[in-house]
Amino acid sequence: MESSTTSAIVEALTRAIVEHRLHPGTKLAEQKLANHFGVSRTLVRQALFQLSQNRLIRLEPARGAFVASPSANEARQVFAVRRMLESEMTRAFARQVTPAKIKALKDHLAQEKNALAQENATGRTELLGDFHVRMAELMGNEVLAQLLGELISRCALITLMYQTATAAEHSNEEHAEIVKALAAKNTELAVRLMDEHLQHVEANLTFDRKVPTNDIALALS
Amino acid sequence: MESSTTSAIVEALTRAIVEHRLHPGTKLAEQKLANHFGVSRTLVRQALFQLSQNRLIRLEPARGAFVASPSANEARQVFAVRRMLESEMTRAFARQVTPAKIKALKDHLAQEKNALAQENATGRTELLGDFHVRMAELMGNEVLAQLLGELISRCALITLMYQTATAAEHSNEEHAEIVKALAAKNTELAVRLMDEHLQHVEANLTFDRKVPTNDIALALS
DNA sequence: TAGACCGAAAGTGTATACACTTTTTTGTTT
DNA sequence: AAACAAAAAAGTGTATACACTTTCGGTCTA
Repeated sequence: MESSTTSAIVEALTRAIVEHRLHPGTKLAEQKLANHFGVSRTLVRQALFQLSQNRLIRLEPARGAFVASPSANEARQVFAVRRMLESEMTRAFARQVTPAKIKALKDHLAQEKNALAQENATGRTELLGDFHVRMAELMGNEVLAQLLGELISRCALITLMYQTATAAEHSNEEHAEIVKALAAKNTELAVRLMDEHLQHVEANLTFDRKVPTNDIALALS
Repeated sequence: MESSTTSAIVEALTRAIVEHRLHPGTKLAEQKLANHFGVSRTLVRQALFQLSQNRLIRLEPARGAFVASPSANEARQVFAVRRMLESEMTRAFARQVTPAKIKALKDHLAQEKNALAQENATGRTELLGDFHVRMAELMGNEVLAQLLGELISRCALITLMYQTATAAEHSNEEHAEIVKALAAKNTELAVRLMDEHLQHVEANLTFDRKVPTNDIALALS
C-alpha cells in the first residue's frame, strides 16, 4: 500500500508470522508481497532473505519462500541451548549483581505484569522473552544479548503458538523468584531456578496445530 | 572472472578477509567485485548482505561495504559467551559420552595435528575451531552446532589475525586433554579444562595491527 | 478413471537501467 | 598556497526487463 523500506517489510511479515496470521507452510510469492507493500520485488527479496536468516521462513531454490514450520525437535534443541547458556549467564550475573541492576529487572517484572493483564498474546510473549535479553544487556555483553535475542525469537513461533495464558503467568512468577534469589545473592539458587524455569516453559509447549488463513493479503491487512 | 554463484562470492570474500588479503576498513565497491567475479551487482549485493550478517563486513547506508574491524571488546564478549556455552556443553557431553563419540573426537585431534604440521594459518585455525563444533554435532544438537559455528567464525577474524603458531599447538594439546577427561568420564575436570582452554585462547590474542594490501583485485586473485 | 503429456500461466533468478547520494576533481578566489 | 564551490565521476538504491523454472489445467491415451 504505502511506501516502505526493507526493514518495514521484514517487521510486517515477522508480526504476521509470529501472530499466526500467516501459518507455517504458506507460500510467500514475491510479486504479491511487492504489490501489497507498493515496492518492487527487489526490496521484497531482500526482506525475504533476511527473514530466512531469522528462520522465520525457508527459501527453496527456484520455488520460493514459505513460512517456516519449526519442528518439536528443533524446539527441544533450542531450549537445550538456552538452558546451557542461561544457567551460566545467571551465575555470571549473580557475581556482578548491583542494586541498580536488580531495580532494572524489577521494573521489567512490573511491565510483564501489565502485559499479562492485557491478554495480548504477542506482547505477552515478547516481554517474557525480553526478561532474559534484559539480563544479558545488564551484564554489558551485547554479543550475549543479541545471541539470546536471536535464540528466543527463533523459538518465538513455537512459544507463541503453544503457550497458554496460565503458563505465561507462571513464567512471570518464576522470573520474580529468580530476581529475588539474585537480590539475595544466592547464586546457586538463582541458577537452579533459571534452569527449572526454562524446563517449565519447554514442558508447557503443546505441539498441536491450529489452522489459520492462507491468504497473504488478508493476513497482512 | 568466470561465472560464480552468490555463495561462491561469499566464500571467496570470506577467505580473502579471513586470510587478511583484505584488511579491516577496506572498501568493497560493488561494481569492482561484480567485474572481478563476472556477474552483475545483484549477486554481489546478495553476497555482501550475507557477509554483513556474519559480521565480516559492515554495510553503511549509501556509502557501501567495508571489511569489518572487530574490537578487542567484542572479542572479549564473544569469548565470555563461548565460555558460558561451552562449559555447559562439555558437561552435557560428558553425561552422554560413548566410545564412538570419543573416537570421533580423537580422529579430529589427529586431523588437527596434521594441519599444525603444515604451517597453514587458515586451515589451522579452522580445524581448531571445528573441534568445538564437532562436539556439538556429536551431541546431536544441530542448533547448538550452528550457533557455535557462527560464534567461532565471528571471532575468526580476530583469532586468525592474532593467534601464533605456538598458541595453536597449545590449543591442540588442550583439546587432547579435554578428550582424555571425557573418555575417563571425569565430568568436572573436562568442564574445567574447557573453561581454562577458552581463557588461554583468549589470553593469547594480541591486539596489534598489521598492514596488508588495499587492492581488491590483487587480494582476490 | 487414472495417469502421462503438453502448453499456458505464474514465479523465481539475474542483468540492466536509471534516479539519487557521496566522493573526487577542478577551477576560482582570497 | 590554502580554502572553498561547483561540476564531474563514481557509487549505491530501487525498479524494471527478460530468461529460465516450476506449477497448473486440460487433453489424450491406455
